[in-house]
Order: sequence, then structure tokens, then C-alpha cells
Amino acid sequence: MTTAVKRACDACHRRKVKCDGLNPCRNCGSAQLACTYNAIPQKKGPKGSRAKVISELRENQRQTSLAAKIHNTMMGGGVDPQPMQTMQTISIRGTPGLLSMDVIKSCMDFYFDYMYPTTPILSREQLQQEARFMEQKQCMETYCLLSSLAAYTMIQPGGPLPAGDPGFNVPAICGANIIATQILIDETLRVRKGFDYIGKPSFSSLCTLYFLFAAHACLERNDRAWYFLREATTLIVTSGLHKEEAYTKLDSVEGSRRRRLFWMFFVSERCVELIALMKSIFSDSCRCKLVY
DNA sequence: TTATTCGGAAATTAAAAACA
DNA sequence: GTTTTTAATTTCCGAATAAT
Repeated sequence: MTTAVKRACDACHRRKVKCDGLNPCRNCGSAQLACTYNAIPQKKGPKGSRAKVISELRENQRQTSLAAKIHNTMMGGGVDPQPMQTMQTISIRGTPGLLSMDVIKSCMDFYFDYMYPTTPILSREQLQQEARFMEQKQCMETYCLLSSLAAYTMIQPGGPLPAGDPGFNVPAICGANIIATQILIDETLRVRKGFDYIGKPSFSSLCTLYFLFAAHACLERNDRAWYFLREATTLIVTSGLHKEEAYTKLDSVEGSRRRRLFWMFFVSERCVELIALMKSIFSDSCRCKLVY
């Protein structure tokens, strides 16, 4: 067995061939190459805190197990039902894999108690009625609205995280609200695949989009937030909510609620564009500093 | 047939953690 | 302080491919 040389020349290193370590080395001599040893070797060994990979793996496994437990706590202990089959054939209450009514109710209460002043787009009475109707008729649009609302409320400070089993106190777990929000976003998108929300978008579907946008923004997933905002803007135009006559047929309370949603989307979009513009100006000024 | 390339296994090295 | 563990880096084997 041959022993490795202390250092291979630049060409042998690049060619991944055995170097004899002389100058010029045998390979460079036969290939008529200039034999150099100019490359600066990197420092070997771990950088920073050790066991980074193993700790990352542990953290990933912890997150996966935590997500499964939180999923079970919120969804009645089930996993991965099919979107159409589940919603059309069985009731919401106590159905494994679907968001439990207890979670929905606590999220609705949290929204109307603490968040309504900044997001005044839903009516408490109407939503409670729709939630009851959803239980009887399995309305997927309402389910999506409520699960996206739950996603948005869970990520708020002091959000209504479910208590969990004895010995598994969900609200006390660091990052549980982030995991819960992601589960609820996934749940909304999963069920949303089961119906056509593009052809003639309902007010519920537009509210769902707003909560999806807001939940992603709270998670600092700005690209996704921007995606749902743009999707909502497109659906608002196709459903004519940017025209005043869209509101004249409605009663004043309902009309003003829908106008608020329109303006919230409008303002959010302007804000996002303004932030993007400021970022580009900031990066340009940095470039100027470098040039001068 | 010979030369060359390059994926990846094995060896080397160094820093962090564990131990006495 | 020494030893062990872990991770980053380097060397170069050997299979695949290209050139002659």
C-alpha cells in the first residue's frame, strides 16, 4: 500500500491523481505542465460548535415528532385523509385528520376578541352560523376559511394553542405556534384542492387567501405571502370587487365588510411593493458606495 | 491502447467535548 | 491535562469516458 504524500501539487490535486510531492512531480513532468504548489490549504477540522450535523438531525427528528403530536392534538388524532373523500362523506366533529371543532371555536374567539379591530372582515354571528352549517353539510370553503383563520391566530403572541394531553403541554413548547401554523396552512391548501375556488371566487375564498397571506407573512415566508397576495388580487379583479357596483346590491354591513377586505388587500399590496422598492434603492446605494 | 476525468472512499487533521 | 469524538479537508483509487 502506498502512503499519501504530505501535499499534492496544484495540477495533481486538480486532476485527482497521485503526486510524488517533488518539484516538478512525475505527473507534471510527463504532461509537460508547470508544477506549482501555490494553493493555500484550508484549515481542517470542525468549525464552531461541534456536532453540528448530529444536532441538526436531532433537531429535525424533534421537530418531526413534535409536528406529529401537535397535528394529533389539533386534528383529532388522525393522519392524511384524502381531501374529497373525507369532506364529502363524514362529519367534521371528531373526524380523525380534520381540524377539531374545539380548536376552530377557540381560534374564532381569539380572532373576535383580539384581532378583529385590525382585520375587521368577518362577522361573529355569520361565521358561527357557517361553522354549524359546515358540520351538517361539510362545506369545504368554510372549512378552508376556518383553518386559515386558525393558522393566522395560532402564530399571534398568546395565540390559542390547544392544551394537548397531560404531560404534553403544547403552549409551553418553544416553536409550537410555528409548527401549528404550518400544519394549518397545509391543511387549508390540502382541502382547497377539493373544490373550484377560481371560477367564481366566494367571499370566504378571498378571506382564506388573506389569512394565508397574513400567516405566511407572520412566518416571514415573504415569497409565499406575496404569492397568495397576488393570487387574491387576481381573484378580486375577476370577481369585480374593484368596482363600486359590486357592493351596491349588498346590505350596508355586508358591503362595508367586503370593502374592508378589498382595501386591506390593496394596502397590503402597496406596502409589499414599497418594501421591495426600498430594498432595491438600499442595495443600489450600497453599490454606489462601493464604486466611489 | 493510452490518456484523462472525476465520484467518492479512505486518510489526515484539528477543534470541541468528555474524561480523569 | 489527556483522550475521545466529530467534522472539515485532502489525497488518490479505480471506473468511466475520450482520444489516438
